[in-house]
Amino acid sequence: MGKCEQCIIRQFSSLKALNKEELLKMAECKTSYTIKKGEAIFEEGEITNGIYCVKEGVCKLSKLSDNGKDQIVKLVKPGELLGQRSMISEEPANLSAVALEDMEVCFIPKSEIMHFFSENNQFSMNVMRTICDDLKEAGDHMVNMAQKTVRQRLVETLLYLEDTFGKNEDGSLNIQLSREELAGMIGTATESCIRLLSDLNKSGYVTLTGKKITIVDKNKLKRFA
Amino acid sequence: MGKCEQCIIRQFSSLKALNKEELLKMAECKTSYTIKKGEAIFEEGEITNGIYCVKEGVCKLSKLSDNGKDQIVKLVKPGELLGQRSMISEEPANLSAVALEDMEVCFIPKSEIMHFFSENNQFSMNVMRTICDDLKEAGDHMVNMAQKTVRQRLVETLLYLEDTFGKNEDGSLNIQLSREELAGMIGTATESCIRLLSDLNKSGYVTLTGKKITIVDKNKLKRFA
DNA sequence: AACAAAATATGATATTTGTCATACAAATTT
DNA sequence: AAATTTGTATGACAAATATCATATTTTGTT
Repeated sequence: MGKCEQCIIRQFSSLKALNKEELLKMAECKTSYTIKKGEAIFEEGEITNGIYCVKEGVCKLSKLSDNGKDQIVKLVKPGELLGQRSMISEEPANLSAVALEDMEVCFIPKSEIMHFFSENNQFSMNVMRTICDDLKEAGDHMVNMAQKTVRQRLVETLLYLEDTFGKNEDGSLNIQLSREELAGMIGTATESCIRLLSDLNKSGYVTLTGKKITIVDKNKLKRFA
Repeated sequence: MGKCEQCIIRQFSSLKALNKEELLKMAECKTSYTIKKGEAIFEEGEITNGIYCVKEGVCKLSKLSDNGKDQIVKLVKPGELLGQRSMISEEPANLSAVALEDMEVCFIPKSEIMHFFSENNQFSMNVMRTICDDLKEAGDHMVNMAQKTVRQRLVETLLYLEDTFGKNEDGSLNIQLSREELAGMIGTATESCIRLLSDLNKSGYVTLTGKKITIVDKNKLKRFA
């Protein structure tokens, strides 16, 4: 069993407020999981009864819409917590969490977290602040979905992906998303996403090599959006 | 100065967790405001330094998009708190709050709320749960914006408005929204909104009398969406 | 009551986006 | 290596939506 005390990633999440004693207690009741790319950590409607701390790898949080398409609501990276929302609301998960890369996550049972809530005020405030940040993001995202064109959303998403997940040595986006997933992020049909990418390629804003996407000139692309 | 102890509306918000002593303290430092229809409680970018408790009247939370249109993110009704998000994140308001009806609100300074956070765990949990509910709503809303047609969103919004704010004796929607505001809720051009309403009218789903909108058959409309 | 201003309505048209069909490429399996 | 499946790309077309112009109605003001 890994020691939470020595886990670096913890420092980047709300869990950084926990003291030595609390970390020891957490190490005892946590469960570590390895998730392969494509596997789900939890699915929409599932009761999770705890939260996951992402130690390694990125996952998508998505929701299946009535029209059969999977809308990606958020990407979650190492250091972030998963499933806080439904745990606090005492509801089944509203979103599915599926690994985009091989992942390592730790599950911490609800009872433990609730105990921290009542004993450690700083921890509560950290969690609250994280959820507030998510809420702001969600609001902004919503406005973009409602008011911007698919092209604008595509461009902004590409810039976001480079900023957030960085690029490979060849300059291409580090994070591996299929065209379908990219379409699911920007809220459009897969074909439309492919077509617009193709346009951006022809206009010299991006380069497409296989499924790799490279932003040629970030600032030029930013101005375009 | 009104007594918070005797305020009924408080019972419907997170504030219901406060004890007698806390309520007396709050009554001393709160400020009551009357807001006329159309006036702002706060605007995007403003620093609020506290939260508002809505005692009477409904307001819209909206954000100005780059294209110059105002997207309505949420409607807030009596019993709800306003400005919690930015207060907790310690950021300027991300959204503007503008009264759709004459309102009565009470302002509670940040220092007071932060004190409740540290002393009253039930209150903290209530606030956290409210924000979590908002986050779920925002996610669902986002998926709808991204995946549903304008027509579907209009129909669902009309049903939501009737369910949430009720109807007048004549059966029309109680809440008074201009066509522009309704368009701002569903995320479309005002003309498109008017046109689709007109279609719904011609097809017998709704009746339009001046700016009043009446849903003829709720279930029929629901099936249509 | 008369006027001005704002909101609602509708037509014409352009643009955006989705859908279906099909081709091509890449990855995976046999 | 061949075959199958899956993902990417593109064309043709239809549908949805935005935009601009212009009535018409309603509301507020003098």
